[in-house]
Amino acid sequence: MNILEKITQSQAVFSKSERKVAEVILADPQTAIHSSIATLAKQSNVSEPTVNRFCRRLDTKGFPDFKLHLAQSLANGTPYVNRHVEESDGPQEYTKKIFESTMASLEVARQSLDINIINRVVDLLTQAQKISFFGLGASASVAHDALNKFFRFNVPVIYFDDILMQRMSCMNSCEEDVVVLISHTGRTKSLVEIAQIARGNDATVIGITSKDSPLAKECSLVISLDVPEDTDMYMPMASRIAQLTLIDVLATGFTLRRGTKFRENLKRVKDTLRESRYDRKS
Amino acid sequence: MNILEKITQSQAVFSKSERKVAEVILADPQTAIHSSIATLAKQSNVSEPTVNRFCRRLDTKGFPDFKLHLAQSLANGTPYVNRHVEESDGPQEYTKKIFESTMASLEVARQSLDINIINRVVDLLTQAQKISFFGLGASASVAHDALNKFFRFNVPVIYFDDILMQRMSCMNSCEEDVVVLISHTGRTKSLVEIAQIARGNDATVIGITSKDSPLAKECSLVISLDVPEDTDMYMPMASRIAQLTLIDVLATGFTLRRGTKFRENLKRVKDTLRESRYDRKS
DNA sequence: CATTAAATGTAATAAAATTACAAGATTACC
DNA sequence: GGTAATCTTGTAATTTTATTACATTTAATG
Repeated sequence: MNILEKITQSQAVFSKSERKVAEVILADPQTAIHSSIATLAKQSNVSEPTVNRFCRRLDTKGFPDFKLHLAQSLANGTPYVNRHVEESDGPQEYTKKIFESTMASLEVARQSLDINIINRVVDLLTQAQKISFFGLGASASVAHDALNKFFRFNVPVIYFDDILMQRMSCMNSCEEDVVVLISHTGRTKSLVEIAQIARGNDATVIGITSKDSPLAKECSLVISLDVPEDTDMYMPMASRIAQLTLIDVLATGFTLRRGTKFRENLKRVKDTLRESRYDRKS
Repeated sequence: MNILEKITQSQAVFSKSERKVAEVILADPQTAIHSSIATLAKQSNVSEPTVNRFCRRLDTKGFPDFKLHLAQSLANGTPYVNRHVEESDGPQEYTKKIFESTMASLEVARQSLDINIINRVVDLLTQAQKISFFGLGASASVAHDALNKFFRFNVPVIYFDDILMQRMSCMNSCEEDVVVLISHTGRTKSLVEIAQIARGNDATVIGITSKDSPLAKECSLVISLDVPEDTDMYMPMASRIAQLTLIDVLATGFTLRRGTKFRENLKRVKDTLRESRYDRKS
């Protein structure tokens, strides 16, 4: 438990002098961790052993140990928290907040992932004869990105952001095909229909969407990503980043499964790109 | 900065004995923070002053101060460190690693951002008559995403992933237009050419790319994103996520600048989408 | 008001960290 | 290849810091 909170809550069990110590520490914990027991005793108008006893009462081994705990509490002070952008925020603030809540969301998303399902999806992808990535709106760019990744693997991979093309593509799918459908809400009508069409053709349908959604119900396998709602602005933010990171995970699993030789192939793809670039030195 | 990472990165400046100390500490930092300087010296087969010198080399005031820093680093749980995926990693490991290094990269990227430039870019975007987002390869999906965001703002916004369309579009640009070019390396030839064309037509060219790259040199304004190299796999991963988060920042800045009334408009856009979705309850 | 227990402080002691200095290793230069 | 200069490391002394043991004070209860 955070020792700062513990100090606050332990006021009752403290003696008079100990309370004085607590007061001084709570007033400026940052300074406290850099003080010696003597300094702190003087500031609290208390003897050194009293400070030591104060530390022991908090179940620490002594003063140095107490400082360690305190330091850790202070460090825990600013973990990545999902803080919302406010009307009055300047660029400094909103930039910080957006980056931090993105990181916080990634952390939440990571913990919500089911590793077994990921493993099975990787399995299915490696065995697929053809892989399709479909999404609409904000999820379209995620599908687009997935195309980019899997295209490098030299597997037949398809991406459309046009509903009709998506439908037609699914109508032509077969048992060996894998269709990956991306939707944060899982309530986009046309995507749900596409899932039905693909399944009707015996294709494996994988959903990257939220649990228990209409889309999830139509899929063979669902990777559910719990991401804190993007309530700030009226547009998807963190959910998209989590989806992309998941794509990275799948792509990585894919290459690992395929083995070393396959990765050399990847390097060749990258080298080919070099011709379209300016040299590093220039 | 996280002192654990600092130890890792400082290997070069350490002396032989100091490296021994580093090794022992990195092997089990949790134990280290509870050890005295004597214990640690013995474990490292080194004298006590050497341990002390080790601490000072890391810019701490001495051993106790060093322990404080170490404790703080450890307090952040397992801080997000850029760890590489290994051949032998199972799904559990590589998933964790990818998420964590993505978060670590975001942290690094955030710190490398120049807030003033962001502010100016937001300025330019709000004043633009037409905004274009262009990128190729992995950055194409980032541009695609930007389209998605800015499209909701009811501003003329353009996106192409076709080189020729990009060129033509730039040829028709004028002074009031803003062209945003996205490229991690900044060495993609055709993008550099596009920058030149747009500038030739007096458009404002904003680069989201790496510092001092050929592309950066052709831009009116550059948002440089320092992201640790994506060395793991031969494909862009973290750089892309950082770019997307930056897009979020710009979009947020944009809406904040436009004020409350504008945001109501955004809500209407979102509401319109509802018709294409299944109800929450169903 | 006396007795006891708890709280606090003083002074001694022990532990830990730092400093000063010297010996040894390494590097650079002739 | 040898020598001076510099850097590295260790030993021992010193200082700082924390803890313990014990004495004194304070408060509480019958």
